[in-house]
Amino acid sequence: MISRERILEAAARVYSKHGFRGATTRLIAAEAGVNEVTLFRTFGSKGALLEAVLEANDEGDRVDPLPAVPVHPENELTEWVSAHREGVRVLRPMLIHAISELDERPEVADFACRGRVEVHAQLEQYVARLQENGLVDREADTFAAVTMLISSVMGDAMGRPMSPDSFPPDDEAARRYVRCFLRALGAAPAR
Amino acid sequence: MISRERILEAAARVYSKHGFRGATTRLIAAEAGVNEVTLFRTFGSKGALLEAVLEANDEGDRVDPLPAVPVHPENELTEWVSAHREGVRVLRPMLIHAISELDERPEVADFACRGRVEVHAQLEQYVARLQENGLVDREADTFAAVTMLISSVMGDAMGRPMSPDSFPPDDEAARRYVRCFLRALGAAPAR
DNA sequence: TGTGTATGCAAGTACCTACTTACTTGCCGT
DNA sequence: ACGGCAAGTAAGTAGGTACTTGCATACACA
Repeated sequence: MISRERILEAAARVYSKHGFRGATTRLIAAEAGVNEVTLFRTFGSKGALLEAVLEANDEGDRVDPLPAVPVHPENELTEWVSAHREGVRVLRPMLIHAISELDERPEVADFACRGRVEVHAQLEQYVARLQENGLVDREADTFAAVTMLISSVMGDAMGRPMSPDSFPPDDEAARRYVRCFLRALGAAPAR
Repeated sequence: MISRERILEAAARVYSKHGFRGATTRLIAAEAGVNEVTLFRTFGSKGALLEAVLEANDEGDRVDPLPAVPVHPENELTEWVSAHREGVRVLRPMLIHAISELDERPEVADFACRGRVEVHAQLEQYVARLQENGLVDREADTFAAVTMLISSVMGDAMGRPMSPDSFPPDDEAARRYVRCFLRALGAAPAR
């Protein structure tokens, strides 16, 4: 039963490179070093295999949540943003193909969306806690700011490989996004 | 020679829906109401046709530039952001497929990147003008802020169809992004 | 009236696709 | 030594793909 794992990993690689249509069963079997027939015996069909792949990679974006009680927002957010950006970065090829195939394979919608809405919710709650502690300007548009920070994280992870000059240097980006974010919130500077 | 246009438009629609592999010459010919052979006689090959499609849609993102001398930044930026978001929105399906096929069809890289870098440059110059006029806080990280606003515009156009709840209402989004952006810059409120 | 030029139509080529069937091989526990 | 089971092998099915060829048709212009 070791074949199952090898096929799943190979299929993930091939799917990430070529998308569903391009990920032929022959390619996957060859990449796994396994006979093509084994693939069908194990998963039944190409569609079922790819569903299994997405499910196996679904939990790949888990990241330490933001602290329940904010102590040093800039540092806490910077670490959290870095981690999520890295998470999106490794899922990027699979995400891109999943999104581009949404029309033809609606069963991947979940995989494509869940990441964003979960992350958005986490950040929103954290900002609410900041707000309770009086660390956020009353006039600030927290929802829009949260949306912008999430879009920045996703946009960085997705767009940097294509046009690196549109982004701050890789090692500074997270902190600089967070600082802009906190300024937009009118957050008091760290103590 | 009217066929050429009809084929180009049909190919754009089919490619937007199904991507390169899914955009079969039969589908395109049928959508154009044209014989499949005409397609090959006119463009030579499927690859050449799709290149022509991307070239034809390359200039689709042109938008009125930001004013040379800023008068009312919030309004000017809001209008500009709205226009660009709309531009990305109509190109979205084609962009997504182009990006997902970058590995296999590197000739689309240009189409996939140009939009972002041009828009980024436009906004950067405008912010520089704001800065010259003393409308921006000296400590502000203008580059990161620009990156974030662009990411927000792209992220909105690309992500809203998938998870609408992660974004402000459609008719408010542009202005709210811009306000956060200006706050991040420490820009003086509009006169 | 004739002549090019764009298009349609029917058929065919060579190849790739997911998936199946029937049979063989090799290993593992008893 | 033997039975069971995962895996390999070879071959085939039915259909789709880009692309070609040969021929018929219709309209445009001279």
